[in-house]
Amino acid sequence: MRELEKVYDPRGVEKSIYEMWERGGYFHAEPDKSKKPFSVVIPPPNVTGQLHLGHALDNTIQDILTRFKRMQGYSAVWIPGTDHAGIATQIRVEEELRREGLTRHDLGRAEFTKRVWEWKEKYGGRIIEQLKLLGSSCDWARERFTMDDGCSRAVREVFVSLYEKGIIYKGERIINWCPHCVTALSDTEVEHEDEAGKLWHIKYPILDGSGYVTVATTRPETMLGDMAVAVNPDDARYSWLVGKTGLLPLMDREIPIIADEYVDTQFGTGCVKITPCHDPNDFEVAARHGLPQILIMDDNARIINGGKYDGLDRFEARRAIVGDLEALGLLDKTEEHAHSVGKCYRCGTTVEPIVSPQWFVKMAPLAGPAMDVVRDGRMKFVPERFAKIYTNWMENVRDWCISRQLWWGHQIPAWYCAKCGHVTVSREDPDRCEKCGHTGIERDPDVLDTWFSSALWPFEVFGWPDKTPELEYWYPTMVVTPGYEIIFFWVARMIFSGMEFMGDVPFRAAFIHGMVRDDKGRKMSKSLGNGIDPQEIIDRYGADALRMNMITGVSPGSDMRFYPERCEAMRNFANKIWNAARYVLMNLTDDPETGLPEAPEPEDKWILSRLNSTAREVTENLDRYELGVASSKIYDFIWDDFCDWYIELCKPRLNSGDSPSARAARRTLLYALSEILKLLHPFMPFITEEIWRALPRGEGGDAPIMVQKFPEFDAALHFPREETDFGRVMAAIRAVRARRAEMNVPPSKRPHITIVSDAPEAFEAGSAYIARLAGAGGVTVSRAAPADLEGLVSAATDSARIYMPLSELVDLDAERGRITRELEKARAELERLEGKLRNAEFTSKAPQRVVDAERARADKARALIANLEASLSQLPELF
RNA sequence: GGGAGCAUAGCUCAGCCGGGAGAGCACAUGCCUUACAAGCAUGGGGUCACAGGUUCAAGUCCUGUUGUUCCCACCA
Repeated sequence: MRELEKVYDPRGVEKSIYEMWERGGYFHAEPDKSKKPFSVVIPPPNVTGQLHLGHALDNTIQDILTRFKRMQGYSAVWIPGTDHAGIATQIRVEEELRREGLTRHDLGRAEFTKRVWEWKEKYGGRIIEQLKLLGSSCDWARERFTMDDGCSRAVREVFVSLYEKGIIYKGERIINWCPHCVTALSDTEVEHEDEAGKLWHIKYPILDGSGYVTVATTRPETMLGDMAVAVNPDDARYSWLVGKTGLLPLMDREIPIIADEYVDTQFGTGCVKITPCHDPNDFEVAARHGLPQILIMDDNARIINGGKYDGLDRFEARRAIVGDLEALGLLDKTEEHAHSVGKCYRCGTTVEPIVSPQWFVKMAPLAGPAMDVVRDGRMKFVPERFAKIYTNWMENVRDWCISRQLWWGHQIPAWYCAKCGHVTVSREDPDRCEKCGHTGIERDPDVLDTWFSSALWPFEVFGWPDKTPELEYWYPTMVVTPGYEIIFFWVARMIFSGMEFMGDVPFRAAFIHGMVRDDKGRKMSKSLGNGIDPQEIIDRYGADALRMNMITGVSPGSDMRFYPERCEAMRNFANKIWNAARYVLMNLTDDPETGLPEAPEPEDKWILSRLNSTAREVTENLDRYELGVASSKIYDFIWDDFCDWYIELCKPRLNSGDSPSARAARRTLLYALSEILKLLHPFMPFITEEIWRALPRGEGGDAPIMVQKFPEFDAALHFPREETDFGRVMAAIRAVRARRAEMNVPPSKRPHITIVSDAPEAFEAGSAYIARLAGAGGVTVSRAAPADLEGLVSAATDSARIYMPLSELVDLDAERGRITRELEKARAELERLEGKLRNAEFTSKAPQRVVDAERARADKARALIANLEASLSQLPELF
């Protein structure tokens, strides 16, 4: 047992506790057939990442669940790790090179990737260290990296296997191209933003001189690659045009005028320019009509094959072309037009649809099983509504473009034969073409989408493709906890990968959380400069306060605003518990008794019973992923029931020396405190551990609180009678306090209180602390009202009338008014209840439990009315 | 063009399976009561967006309206 400081200071404490946990190996778990398995895999943060509040939320949730299950006796493992984050990391290192006046091409691929690895070794552990500040109980011995040897082997196996099944293929298709990152992107990596753009109406002359065909476009520069003009076959306005030839201005290229269903007669002019290489729809139309393709932009979105415009940036070309068309009188008109523009999710550059040879994952065969498991409940989304979002996406998903023109990542295991052109895709690096045996083969330079390896995370971290004990024991994982913004990037892809390679879901539940916004509801971002560093919050308020703040009063799946001040409330809560513990400790004897009290007083039973039901409710809430509800219940129980009521009730008893009552109080205090700490531990691990260390050793021995048994409901500790009685006592105390406050009775004035009740036992049992908590000089409990009422002031509850000699402070009319108002309120309440109870439909149809509750409530109201009426009729006698 | 969320006290938000409107902060009043002023006690403050419907009973379920936020989408 140690003395505790008066104010809890999380600094210092948190570090040493975390070290103690790590040193003791308490985070580590092994497959253990004698226990139930619990597993969760971290959404791997980018190695380039800095901890932000989104991580804080995410990891707090995982830590709460893991600690909860660990305390319940599961073999609970939380697998940590980081993601190699292809584009983000490569950009970071390239920036570093630029400062040295170099580009990655100066270094060459091998040297460059070596540089990135060095960078990763140096800075990649930063976010891991930050996760520890939060208290994350990850099994660090099992930490993984999406490009470590094991993950690389898993990625290779998956790629080759899907290639062999024909699910992975290479094709020349329209993809999203980021000219800044100089790579292809998948559909999920493109963010659409509405922009105020323009719709240019351009006249294309008809070759035979019969006039013009006017097309409308938002991207006039793409006309350089036009191969046709299309109209709808049912559009009578233009049927005369079909089959004619147009002359593409500026390029003087003859292009056919074709008919295709794709064209919407309502939009623009009803004539569409067809640019096969730079628009997904046009690409399809061109394919249907066998049109040739001309690529008019290079990797940097500069014009090629565009005559005099060659070398111009696409937006420079747009200006030039519009100007030239205008000069030629071919610009019919320009309209304002709001439309959505695709942006690269990494750099924000407008992406360009471009025809390019890339690798794809065929989604049709994978999507089916991935939707089934959600439909049939093998896997559930929490909150459920995300299932709809997921299914909707999965139903419409297009093939996944997985190749990236980067150097940092898993290089695609495909080799091209210089002689026969055959593609060798292999688990082992080949030295010759598998078809013709030619040794002149060259590896595909591209790497895989970062999300390709994260998709395998829930099984690759357990050693797949090997059949390891870990994989067998912990797969499927219990839950995964991402924000909704990565449902498509990550969750969806884990599900179809898990189904394809493990034949089972990767997790039983996807517990989706919302985004952490600033106090004005804005996204936190570097450009706005409104980001809040969790480390600062931890430093100022403590990790426990931050954790509590992240989950209390937040509904699952919805965004939250972050107010640093709110952490203050949670820091205050930490201090509250700290001081409660301090009080309990300072009242213990040198050789404290532990365990349940042998001869509990009614109030001991009351707090034990309340504790008991709180434990049950909290467990239920946690099992349903209602973390915010669970933490509120613990908060309320600790602050209101334990601190404001129970500790206060104990004070007079503890002052009574070594009486049996004092001994029972000490035991109950210590027992309840221990159980409270265990309940709270998953939420506030540091302070609970720190207090635990100061408590006398009980059954738990010297083990830290994090491996103690989580409290369970115990029928032997359920005391409804005591809960009722104490409800009455508390009501009486509150009534007296309210009267005193109302009349401004100074605390020094301690009037004698007379309590009149039909059930005096409860009040008699606790008259000492009623006196203390209500500020009474003495307490008399009786079944009958005092004989001489003169000079007394009254207060009423539903179980008692209370009299105090304070009449000099009150005026008669005001008193009459007050009682009358209370009476009216009570009568209205009774009337409502009686009406309800008279209603045969209610009494016959409502559940018995509800009817009984309403009857009890009516009885209470009647009793209160009787007490108030008595007070009112006694008024003349009182004064 | 589809889809989803949200609308509850001055502010920020809880409210699970329908059954007496809650918290934190802010505000007012009184208290340094030997655990805690980062505290204690007491109090004021709400047409639960609007309109219908289901039900014995609706903040809660259904429909519609309005406002708002977001997601998805290849109409140039």
